[in-house]
Amino acid sequence: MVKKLVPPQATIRRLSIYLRYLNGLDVDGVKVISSHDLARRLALNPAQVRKDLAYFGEFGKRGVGYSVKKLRDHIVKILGLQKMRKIAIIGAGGRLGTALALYTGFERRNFKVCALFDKDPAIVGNEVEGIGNILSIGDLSKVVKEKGIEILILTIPAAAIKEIYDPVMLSGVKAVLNFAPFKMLSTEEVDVHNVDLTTELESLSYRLSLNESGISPLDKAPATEED
Amino acid sequence: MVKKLVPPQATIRRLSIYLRYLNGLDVDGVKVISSHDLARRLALNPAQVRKDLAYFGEFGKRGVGYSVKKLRDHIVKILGLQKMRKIAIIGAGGRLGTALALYTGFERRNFKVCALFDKDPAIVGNEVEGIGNILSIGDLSKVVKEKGIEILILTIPAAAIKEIYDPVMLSGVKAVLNFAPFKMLSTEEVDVHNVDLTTELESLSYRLSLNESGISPLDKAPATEED
DNA sequence: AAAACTTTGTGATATAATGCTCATAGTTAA
DNA sequence: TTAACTATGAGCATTATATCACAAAGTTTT
Repeated sequence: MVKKLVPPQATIRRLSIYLRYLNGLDVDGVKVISSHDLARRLALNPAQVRKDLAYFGEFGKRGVGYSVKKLRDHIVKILGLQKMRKIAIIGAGGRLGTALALYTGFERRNFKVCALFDKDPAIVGNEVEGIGNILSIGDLSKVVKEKGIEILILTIPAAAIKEIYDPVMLSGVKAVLNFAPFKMLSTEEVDVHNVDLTTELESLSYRLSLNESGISPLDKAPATEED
Repeated sequence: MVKKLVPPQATIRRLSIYLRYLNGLDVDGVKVISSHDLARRLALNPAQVRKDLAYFGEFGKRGVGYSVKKLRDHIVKILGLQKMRKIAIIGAGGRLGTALALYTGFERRNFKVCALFDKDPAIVGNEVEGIGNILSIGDLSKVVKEKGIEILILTIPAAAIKEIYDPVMLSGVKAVLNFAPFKMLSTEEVDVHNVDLTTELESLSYRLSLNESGISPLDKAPATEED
């Protein structure tokens, strides 16, 4: 217990996956799970599961495994999910923005959509059930401060970036989840994470065309699943 | 020019990003770009850009850089985007499904939404403008074959997985883009890629709480910790 | 046409992530 | 209470990915 280096980003993402699976186990009344079972279910290596967890402490019991409830609570703490995170959506008038604004799954994980913004004056002022009126980008900075919003979700079209970029980066928000089709860079102040639907489809396309040319994209054994 | 190993998945994803940026450059009338400029714009290392491209051939000209048009065309070929890919959406009645069904950006990149499915009998038969009626999951396999659909996008709620899994995996489709909040595993026949919105938010949350505890997520300093 | 630049492509090197192995701690059964 | 199991945690090996650094190729300047 001396070193404990910075965990890889991949570890953090897996923790989130573990967490969801543990929640399911808890609902099903499962009390304890081993790294082996967890790994098998998620198509990972058991050693990797243990290593992921060991970055943050010793949560397991030798000869037994991990307590589902305890491990879940630890991961909640590690990911900072015990505290509710307020988010706002920019581009709330668009289809993706609307879908995310009305998605109920976030609250279950302790994220709350507190405000909606759009640059289109035609829809500013429209009420969205359960959240409030769509606000103008001009009020972004003010509202972020007033409401204590920590995360912005961007669902704007590519063309809108020019006028949105500065207001977003200067809004006082700490993190941005960007769905817009351009890469936004993180700065000292704002941690940007880009999710690009087109890129996801295009990687699939690459693998499809590999197959077409007769080369398997999966050079490793396929992930098998039973249960 | 002897070895040419399998390019990492990360390279493929970056190619997609390069492609979009190159399209923008072309529209702006830029003829040539160097790895250095490309890298700077996308916050990457120039050597990485060159290596990414070198996996697939020698596209650059020393002392000059890369021809924007030529490089773009090469990447289109590498990613298999010259051929139109037909996709279908399962869970078309949900908000995310609807948003994706009506999203016009896919066609611009040569993906076409050709069919919509939902398990809810109440909405099966409803017409969606520009695509057609919402179909029953029971017809999935038939329609996939008839229309030559290659990719399925899953936007179903977690609870629906039990009844959707087998029909999807046996539909004859080659790839799945799964937005549902559970991890689906790839098989020999079906290449699954999972995109998990909650995981994205939770990684951001982790980094927010790192900041709160005074440690920068960008630091490389070891984080010693006990419990 | 030679010298001074520029930029690619790649071998060598560094860093990071994953997987293997086993001593150790804990449990269960006799 | 001892022996046979089980599963963690951690050191080490391996693999994968990213970066450095430079020779080779091409361009521009003098």
